Amino acid sequence: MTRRTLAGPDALQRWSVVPREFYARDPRRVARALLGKVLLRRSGSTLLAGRIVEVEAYLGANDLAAHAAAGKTARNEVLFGSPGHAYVYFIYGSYYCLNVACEPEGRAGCVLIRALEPLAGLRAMAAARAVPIAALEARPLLLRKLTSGPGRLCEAFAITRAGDNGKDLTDTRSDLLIVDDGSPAPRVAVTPRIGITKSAKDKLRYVIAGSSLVSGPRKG
DNA sequence: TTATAGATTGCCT
DNA sequence: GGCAATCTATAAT
Repeated sequence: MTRRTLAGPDALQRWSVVPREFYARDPRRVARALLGKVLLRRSGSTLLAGRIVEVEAYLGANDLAAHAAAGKTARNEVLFGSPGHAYVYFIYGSYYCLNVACEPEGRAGCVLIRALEPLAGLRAMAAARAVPIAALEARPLLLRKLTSGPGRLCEAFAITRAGDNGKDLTDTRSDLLIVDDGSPAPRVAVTPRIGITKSAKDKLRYVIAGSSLVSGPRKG
């Protein structure tokens, strides 16, 4: 597999946290702008990092597929709070999904993080996902098994509702945050969202064009 | 390579 | 009680 430079604490200093104002607008614009940004997880001495390559926008009250459409509940209250906070929910009895709250406080749009390109901490991710390192080195395509899919990336980053729901992703002291590493804005493709039944034809899924690490069946 | 079903928990009606 | 913003294994082509 390709050798990747491990991002140490010094690399972290070159990165800037994505500020709260970034999230305080229409989820469709936030979704597009989040592509290419980097999700960071610090757990003890281990640093996990992944570039965001696939997201979906959920629009709040007017979007029947959004959790917020039915109004504020104990489950989704983070969506109605301050932008830039993590909304983590449990789905299908087994998996967690990570969202970022958007829109100004009081409005409930969000962006679902659907796939990452692993940048640092691959061994820890592989261990969390029960993927043997030896297999990864032999077949680089197995990288997709680490973080291609909302349930997968949460498992790789050890993200849970109990541990991470409501966390501020714009706080540099947080152990879960989103940063800009200065890489240029990628070319973006837009498609319908995945895994929903309501409003299924709306084109609100954004992917980095040509990335081999987006979720779903391979198309090339 | 694509298509199907099954697992399994918490939230909402 | 029903269903869900998923993933995996297994089967069929």
